[in-house]
Amino acid sequence: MKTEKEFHDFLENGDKYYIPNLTIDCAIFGYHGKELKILLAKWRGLDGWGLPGGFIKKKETLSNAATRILKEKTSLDKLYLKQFHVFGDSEFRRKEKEGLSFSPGNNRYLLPKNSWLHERTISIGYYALVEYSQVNLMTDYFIEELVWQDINQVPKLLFDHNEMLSYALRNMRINLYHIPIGYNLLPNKFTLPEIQSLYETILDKKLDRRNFSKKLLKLELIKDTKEVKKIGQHRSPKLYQFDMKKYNEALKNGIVLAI
Amino acid sequence: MKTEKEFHDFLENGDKYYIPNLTIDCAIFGYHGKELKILLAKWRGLDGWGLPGGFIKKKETLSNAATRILKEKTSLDKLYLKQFHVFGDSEFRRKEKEGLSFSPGNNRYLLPKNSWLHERTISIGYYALVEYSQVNLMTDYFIEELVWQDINQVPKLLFDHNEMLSYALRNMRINLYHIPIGYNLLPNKFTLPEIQSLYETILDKKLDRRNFSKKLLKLELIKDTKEVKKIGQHRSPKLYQFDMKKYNEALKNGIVLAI
DNA sequence: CCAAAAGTGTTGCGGGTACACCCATGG
DNA sequence: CCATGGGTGTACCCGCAACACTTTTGG
Repeated sequence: MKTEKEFHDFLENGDKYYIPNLTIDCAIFGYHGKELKILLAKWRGLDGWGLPGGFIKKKETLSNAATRILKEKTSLDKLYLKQFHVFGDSEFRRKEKEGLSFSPGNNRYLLPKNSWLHERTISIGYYALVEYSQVNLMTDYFIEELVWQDINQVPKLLFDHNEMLSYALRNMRINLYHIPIGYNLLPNKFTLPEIQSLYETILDKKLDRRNFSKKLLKLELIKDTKEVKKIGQHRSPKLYQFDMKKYNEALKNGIVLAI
Repeated sequence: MKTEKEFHDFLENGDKYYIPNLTIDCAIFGYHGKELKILLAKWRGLDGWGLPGGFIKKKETLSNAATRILKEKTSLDKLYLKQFHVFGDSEFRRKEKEGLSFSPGNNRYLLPKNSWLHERTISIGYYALVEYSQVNLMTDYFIEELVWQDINQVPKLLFDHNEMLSYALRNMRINLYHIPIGYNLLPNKFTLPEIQSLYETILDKKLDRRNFSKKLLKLELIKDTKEVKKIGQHRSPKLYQFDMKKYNEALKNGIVLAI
């Protein structure tokens, strides 16, 4: 959605290209500075923050749609994406909208009463894990601004997006014990303290160093690179990286991580 | 969908009452004769079996829609229902359909080329656990026949319904360890051997009697009724029933069942 | 030499698994 | 009294949690 022409075409004829009534919203998690971050989008004209989202093209698979929407916002195509829930029950999702308006540039654009965008939407929630440092945030005609927000400082969001986020987070935390994470959240090479800190941040609890390393290494998902990381006036921790063969097997077959 | 008038109205104007492009399909599990059963529907005119399903009304919540669809087929409203996945990626779900026809009674009805029913549909999968003996199967203008099929003898189904069923089953088996089941699958009063057999059937493996009873009783979800069940020429097993207060708490908060 | 962080091994306890004997019932 | 299934207790073992000392580094 780069030009004003595209934008107006979308408002007027979007229902020819996209499936109406159905959207995808993404809870995009990143990790930085020992904080778990969520990507929030400020919608033009709506004067509020929400999760990034979009419509599904008429002939597109759901996974492609979710990947596309994410790529539009973050420029990433290497990420972990998972469908976690469909939202169609809340007050907001049961009724049609009215008087929606958008403000591309500085022009306020009020949607006509019978616009396809006023119809009720049911939203498929996906969550994504992405590598913070690789993300290149990109706004467009709908999204005025994108920011990474600490998961503990999320404001009141538009629509039912707070509920979505809370579902996403709960789901992600449960999945943590059954699928490997980290490949999409950490730099290529990382230390044990770093990955431990990632788990601690996501789970919001302290873990025992010795037990954590034993358990993680037993899974054999990461391997010693024989390099170390200089961290100044302290002992240099070893650098590890994921064994992609085993990591992908683990993604497929699941793991049991008892931390 | 009881009368022919309703039926034709649905074919022609359904998109005024229902959200197009989006359906709900239900994997309905029942338990009988030590077999896990799945409810299959024979669709008129399509000459094949599939999972029961339906459309969502324009102003209806998803859960209401799923409950309604189930009630139409089974007359039940007391059941466990869980959303497990959205299907929109398979070959079948990416393209529009063509030449759909239905055969209510003995009249073949070929849908017009531009019918709303020819559009691509994305389907939300729900699975349900129901008490076999309470079910009253009800056919209609679309469903010619409904049968309970042993889970191990499911034929090739229409569309992507085999894939759906396999997802539902996997999901249900995983959930087994985290949410209580049985209330919707067993008669009101049941014996320990009966509920053990239920778990064995669903998980498709033998469990140790002594350990099973210890673990289950420790959860305190079931209580002794002080009655016994006569089973003929053998010792009469005790009858238990669910403690609904604790059962509902467990539904909300989850359990850890290590069997 | 010191402060701060990383690396590593051992022990004890609890829970899960494996296992066997007695009891009730009806024929 | 016998065949069949139901009910129950114990011992062992493994795995998790708890825990402390040594090593490295740069200032």
